[in-house]
Amino acid sequence: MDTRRDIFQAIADPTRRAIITLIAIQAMTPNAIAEHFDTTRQAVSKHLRILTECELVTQKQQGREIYYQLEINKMKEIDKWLNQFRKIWQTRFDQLDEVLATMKNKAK
Amino acid sequence: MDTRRDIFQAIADPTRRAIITLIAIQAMTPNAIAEHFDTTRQAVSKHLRILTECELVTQKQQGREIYYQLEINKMKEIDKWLNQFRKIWQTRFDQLDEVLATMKNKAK
DNA sequence: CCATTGTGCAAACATGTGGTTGCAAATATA
DNA sequence: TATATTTGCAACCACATGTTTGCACAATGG
Repeated sequence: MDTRRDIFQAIADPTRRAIITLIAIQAMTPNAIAEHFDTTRQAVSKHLRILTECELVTQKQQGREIYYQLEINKMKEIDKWLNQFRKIWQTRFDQLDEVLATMKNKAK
Repeated sequence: MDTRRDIFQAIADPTRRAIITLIAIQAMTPNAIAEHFDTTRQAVSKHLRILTECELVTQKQQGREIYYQLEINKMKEIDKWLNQFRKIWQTRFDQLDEVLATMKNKAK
């Protein structure tokens, strides 16, 4: 429980990914979020804690309600990690282009 | 162990992410991979099994050696999942642009 | 043929994870 | 003030996870 949180571990759970998608559009309270799932409010609350710990989600108190909001910029970290592979699949695509071009030339 | 594998769960483990990065450049044998980490070959082997189960990695037998290779196309699934959020952070950026434009006009 | 090398698989273990139940604190409402 | 609502936190539980150790099997080399 006291483990240092990590964004990749946070999105590993399908329920948490669903929560992320849900509150991406608009901030929601734990109760409202829990209504969308087949678990208890406390379970959702735990997920929100994990998401908050790795700063994927922020809270906004409004009276006795707490609205949870997706920190969209944090999602870019995943995108950033993907960049190294994006370079590779781009290169492979270029290589394929080259192969196709060579084949075309040979066909002439 | 017989759990249905999921790409998001696969990349949740930091060692597995490191393995992915390592073999992204070129295919490697389990022994060669294990040399890069502070664990046993068997632990790496288990990680490779998980990565194979969710089709992030493929094997290529060569004599008694088995080369593990990253299935780069599978990585695009993460990219695809990110797309929904990319739209949002693009929109927010556009909205910011609009705000800035309005401020500029008012300054005139 | 026999020893070595590269590998996967199974068992055992400590720890992490997601879930539930129960309770306490704070805010809103009568 | 008394009650209801919204929420977080702690304890507990079954199960998943990552690691190690030990073993089996196939391919290579003497």
